[in-house]
Amino acid sequence: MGATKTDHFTDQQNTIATVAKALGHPARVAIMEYLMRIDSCICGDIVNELPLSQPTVSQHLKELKNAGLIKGIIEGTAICYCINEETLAQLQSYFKAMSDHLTTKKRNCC
Amino acid sequence: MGATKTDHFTDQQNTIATVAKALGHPARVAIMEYLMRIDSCICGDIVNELPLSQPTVSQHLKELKNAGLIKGIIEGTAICYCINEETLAQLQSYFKAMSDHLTTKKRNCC
DNA sequence: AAACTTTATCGTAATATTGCAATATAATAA
DNA sequence: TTATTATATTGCAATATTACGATAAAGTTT
Repeated sequence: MGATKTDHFTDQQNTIATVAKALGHPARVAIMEYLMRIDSCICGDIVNELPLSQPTVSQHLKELKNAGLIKGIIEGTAICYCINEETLAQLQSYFKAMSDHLTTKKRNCC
Repeated sequence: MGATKTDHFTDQQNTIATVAKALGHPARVAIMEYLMRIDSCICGDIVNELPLSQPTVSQHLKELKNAGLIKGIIEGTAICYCINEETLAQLQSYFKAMSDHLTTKKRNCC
């Protein structure tokens, strides 16, 4: 096998999994942090920030984009990347709901 | 290749990536949601909850455990699984910090 | 003890991911 | 037009993931 059985799960479960998966690589976490750190979107030097080759970085950017975590707008020769706040907010609220639920309800073991 | 270059990134970046990766599969998201829904840890029927075979579920549980997202305690014949609140709280605060930063700072494009 | 229950591990096949060199594409500059 | 610059795509090798049947391990029950 090797193919994920997405059709057996809910849309939300698949969405969360897709976004989480995109963040499941340190290079992509580093890209997100870099985009957050520079408070401008005029990028184009992401490759220099990472210890990876240009094709590899390009591929990681593509995955973040496919997951909806970043946006990319062509700006002359360069491409202007920035974080998609909506997706991040969605992820944040998902984990907040989970975290809140856990601290509220008192479980009887562990 | 195929091996992730974890040594080039910070510990935090690797940690977040590891936890996110563990949540990067709908079955594992479903497991987390199920553990959250039943407010008890007396589990043992996780396999019946998922459309996957017992060995596959066992493997997914192992990955969640390795990532520190769940805890498992032997309870007679069955095993009692429950969410590791600490890890989830950590993840939640990471995304909250990111989300907060984004809404505070106003970027000049996108 | 033997049978049963529950979960883990092994082995294996199918598929996905990671990484990069080489090359292509596209826009700008000379 | 011909460079130059910036990013994407292709192709490929190495490795990881996903899934499950078969089997093992460990406790419980009869």
